[in-house]
Amino acid sequence: MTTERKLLKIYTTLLREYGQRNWWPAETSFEVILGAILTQNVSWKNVETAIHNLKEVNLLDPEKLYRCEIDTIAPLIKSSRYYNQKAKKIKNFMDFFYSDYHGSLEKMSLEDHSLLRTKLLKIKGLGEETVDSILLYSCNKPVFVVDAYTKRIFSRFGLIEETATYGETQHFFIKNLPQDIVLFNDFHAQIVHLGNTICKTQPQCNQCPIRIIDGKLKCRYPLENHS
DNA sequence: ACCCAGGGCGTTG
DNA sequence: CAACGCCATGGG
Repeated sequence: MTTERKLLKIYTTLLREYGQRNWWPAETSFEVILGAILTQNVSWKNVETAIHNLKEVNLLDPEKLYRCEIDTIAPLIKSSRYYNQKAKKIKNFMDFFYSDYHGSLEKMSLEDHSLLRTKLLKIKGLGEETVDSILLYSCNKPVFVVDAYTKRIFSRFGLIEETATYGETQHFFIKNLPQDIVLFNDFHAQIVHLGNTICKTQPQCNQCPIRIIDGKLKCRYPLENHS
């Protein structure tokens, strides 16, 4: 069985088990960016509170957020942990967003995706996962997002090394999957859902619809076309 | 009281 | 390039 078939079988199983996750949880593409920064190393629940607070005072509007002081933002996003740093990160992004794209997500999304990735990575406070989340879920670019769950779960499946870097893990998925943006979108969402529910820290999860038995991949559902 | 959550950066060895 | 410390909330 090729690696590509294994990955698709895993994805098919997750899709059957949990249904389309239709990510990212946000009302606008701009909100996706804020969420991507705010969710760094914190549970999504904490981010929801922060986003809610920003919304209350109309700061989900890019123009207003851009003109806002860091000291105004920080207390509103307190629930997101590391709130002082994150307020700065948001500000750093907004400065870039306005200086390079006049605050237009449409313009930013027209940028060549590998160039945009390079530019976003230069913003202090935005690392690979945050940038790739923005590229995929806000700008609609075909990049595969890797997070702690991805490494944990897929190294447990024996498909990647435990010590695999972000880049190595990402390359593994890109190389072994059809370059389908909808697939990239939902696959990552499924992985997070799996990580959030039954595959937390246990070495073996009894409820998992995907198992490794004698080194072989056993899925609850067969491979099927997802188109 | 503990533990950990959808990271990233700066500093050291 | 590791392996750390730092940031510093909230829910289980």
